[in-house]
Amino acid sequence: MNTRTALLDAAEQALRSHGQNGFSYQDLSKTVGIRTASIHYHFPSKAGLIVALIQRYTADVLEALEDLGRSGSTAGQQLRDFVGIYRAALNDGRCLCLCVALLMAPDDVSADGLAEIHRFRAKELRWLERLFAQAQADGTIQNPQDPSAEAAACLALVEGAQINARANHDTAAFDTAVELLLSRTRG
Amino acid sequence: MNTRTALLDAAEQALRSHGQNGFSYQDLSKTVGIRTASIHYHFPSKAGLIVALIQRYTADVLEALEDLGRSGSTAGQQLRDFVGIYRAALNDGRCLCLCVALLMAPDDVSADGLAEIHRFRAKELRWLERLFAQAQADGTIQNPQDPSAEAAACLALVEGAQINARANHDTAAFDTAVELLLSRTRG
DNA sequence: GTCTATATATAGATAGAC
DNA sequence: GTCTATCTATATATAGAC
Repeated sequence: MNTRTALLDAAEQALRSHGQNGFSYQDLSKTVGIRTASIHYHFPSKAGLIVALIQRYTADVLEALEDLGRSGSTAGQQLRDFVGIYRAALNDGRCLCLCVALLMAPDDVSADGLAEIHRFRAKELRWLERLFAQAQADGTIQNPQDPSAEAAACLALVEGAQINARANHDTAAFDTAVELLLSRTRG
Repeated sequence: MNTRTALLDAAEQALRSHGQNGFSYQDLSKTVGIRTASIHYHFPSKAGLIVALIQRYTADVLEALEDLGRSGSTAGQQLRDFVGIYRAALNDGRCLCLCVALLMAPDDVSADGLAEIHRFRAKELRWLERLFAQAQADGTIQNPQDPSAEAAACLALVEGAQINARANHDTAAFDTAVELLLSRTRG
């Protein structure tokens, strides 16, 4: 196992659980098994580590969404899959989406990091808009409204649902919050 | 002006902007104009300060909701007012609801503080359930579903909308996210 | 690449003078 | 109630040996 990858994995888990200011090189040191000075060899600054983390995470999520878009599934099925991605990210109510976790303290994120996050969220919104436009055509989401309003509401809902779930360390709170949205899907 | 109140005000603003770990007694010292040792006279520990903050904040919000409930307004109007409270709390896209800001790092909140937050959120959900039950009777919210599912979705949505707004330091992002919900209100 | 040792900054908190 | 002075812990980060 690559040390750099192990560090990124440990940092991602810690950041999504405790926020950017909620973990230190000391914590990573214990998890990965090397001294803090050695971590600085791989990632000279914590800000740089976090930018690397954002790049890896957003690339993975965007690839998953592109795969979904190419799957040929109905809009309703893609919406269920999209919600499922955010549900799985919860990790039994302990974690948030990396970008949401970072946006809890936006002033502590480097300018580079923030720019990456904004690019990611803009792409995510465009993906959702395309989804709700498809829904107007295939009819697999009940009572479809303006795609851009639907997309913004959908993203805010799943992010709020994550916060609710982690507040109780309970995935069920997530399910309750998205129940209404999912009940609109047909086929 | 009471020093204790000035400290609470400064701490609330700082916490809602930067999170629990994003402000220090040093910061409060600069804002209020007394030394950090003097702050410890009013609030011996930071954890105690935060519990006091939660108590003041949740009491204020719950009182506002009770006033709304007694106002005799339609369910649609009360929902618009409810969303308006979360919108006003944004403070031009710089702040979150205190409890949401704290739930970003739940492990750093004292057991007392967490208990207060959970009590508050449970009451808020009950208030919303009552609202959506009223909507089924007075018909001022379109297409009403199960009140408890509506309540959970509504709370998650406004909280997610706050995060979206602060990500861009822009209240418009909040408005976009809640547009669909508000468009369901009639009269 | 990883280590020990260390530098530097800042955090929350306490003692005791005024 | 507020101050100066200080304690202790922890943070990010660097220098230089191995």
